Amino acid sequence: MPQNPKPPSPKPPTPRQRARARTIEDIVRLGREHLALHGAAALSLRAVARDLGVVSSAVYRYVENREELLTLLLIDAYNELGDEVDAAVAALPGDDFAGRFNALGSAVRRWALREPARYGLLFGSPVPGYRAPAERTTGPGTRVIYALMALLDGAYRAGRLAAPGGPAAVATPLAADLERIRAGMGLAVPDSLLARGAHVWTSLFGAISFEVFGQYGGDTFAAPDELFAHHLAVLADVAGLGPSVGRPGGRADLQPE
Amino acid sequence: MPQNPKPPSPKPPTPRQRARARTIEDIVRLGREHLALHGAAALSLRAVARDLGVVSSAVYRYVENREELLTLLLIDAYNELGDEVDAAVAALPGDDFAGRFNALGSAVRRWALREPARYGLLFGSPVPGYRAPAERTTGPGTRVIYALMALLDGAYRAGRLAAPGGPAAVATPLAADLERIRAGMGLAVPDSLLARGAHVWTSLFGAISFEVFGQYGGDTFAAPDELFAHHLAVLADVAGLGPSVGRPGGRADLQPE
DNA sequence: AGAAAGTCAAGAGCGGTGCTCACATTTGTT
DNA sequence: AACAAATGTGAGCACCGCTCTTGACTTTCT
Repeated sequence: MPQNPKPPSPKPPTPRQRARARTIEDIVRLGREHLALHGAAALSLRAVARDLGVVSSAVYRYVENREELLTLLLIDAYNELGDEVDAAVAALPGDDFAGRFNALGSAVRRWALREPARYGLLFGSPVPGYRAPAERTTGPGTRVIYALMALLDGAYRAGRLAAPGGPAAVATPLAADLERIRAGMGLAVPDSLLARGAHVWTSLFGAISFEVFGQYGGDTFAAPDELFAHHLAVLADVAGLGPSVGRPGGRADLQPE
Repeated sequence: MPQNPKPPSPKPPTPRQRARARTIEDIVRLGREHLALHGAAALSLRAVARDLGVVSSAVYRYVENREELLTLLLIDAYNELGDEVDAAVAALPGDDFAGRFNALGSAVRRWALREPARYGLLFGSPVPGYRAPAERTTGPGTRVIYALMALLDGAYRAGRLAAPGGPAAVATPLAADLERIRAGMGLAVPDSLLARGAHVWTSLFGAISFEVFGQYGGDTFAAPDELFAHHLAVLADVAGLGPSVGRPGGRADLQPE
């Protein structure tokens, strides 16, 4: 495949390279539109080629195959979500941990409701024959959980994370996993709070997936905003950022060791 | 479409009707195998016809179209999941509410891990062009949440459900939704606990979806069983069935009004 | 018994898909 | 101007969902 001209090219891009990059951008843009309109499984290279004003086989000069385009769209969506989450979190003061947690969850939900098909590509059932290449997608794909964990870790370091009220013990094989994650992400939170973070993470996406995928059942909830706000409030409490933290009579703060 | 012979047919089925029913059963069975092997989006009527030893157009005598087969498989999967959940819950004494909650969650997870593609059809991203007919799928589709709510309601009526520790207030428009649900399901639990139930419901499926869909990222968790056990323990606590209920020094039980 | 009605499998065909390949054309560089 | 790389073309293969006509068979009614 001669599409990759030179691996290390310090020189300025030739016009041809510029045109090629533009075409690939156009393909991704058109693919994103098709994806948003008709879903991942209905994404068709032929349709993209038609919109591009080119014969179907021509797009294979720029994109290896359908899977490759899916991968590009996957990375694109992960990064857009990550950007919006980061922006929403950064819009609040660094010591407003509960506010930032709310902003994070609300940003994910907002993006998911705005881009349901792309959200489905990221967090829904996997596309049948498709396996995401880990070396290209784990980076963008871990931005949200990374932001969440950094948030909880910051609260912990600031002594603003409450000790879990419920089950705190963590099984030994799980503790090994958590230790690996803690080391990989450079965190300081103890096992119980780290496990709480993982729980909050999956619960958040569970609530959003139910809403985006219509799993609640049509018209059972006329007030989805309030329902999600409730979810977030419960999760903040589970994470240790709840309303009782720092309030008189609330749970005792947990001091970093 | 003359395939439905007579709406009210008190007579014994003719041989023809029996053969027809058998063929439809075979189609559903083959479809279930294809679905489990290759996923919902890759389900092909032509492939089913091949396995049935018949030309592709012949299956349209028995199944309206691809969507119809998907609907049959959807109902089939919902019922299999519902059966297994009911059996797992019923295997424990009626007053072991925490045990039954654990059994419910574990049964869902077990089925999901055994049948990932069918789980994806039920709880994953919706199939692009497909819209499930509510009048045929809501019944089987609500069995699990119904079992969960009945479980929590039973615990509440028995005075074994703890008051929520965190945010208890429920926004007014959400309260209207909850009242409708409570009436529709014949429950007695107050708003705060009902909202907790909904939260637990979505969180449970969030954790399972992450595991089934490989959203955790390949090899981050070597001990998925322990991780899920932790999820369940947290959820039991959130629901009010936690370890502190009924124990000395634990949270006060909430008495039904 | 024979005709009418109902049922069913087969095959051709339409438009769509992913993807490959030989060929023609354009383009940048020497 | 000449060359080679990059790009676009169109035909073609195998697959898909779905429709329609045709012929054969079975059941039912007269």
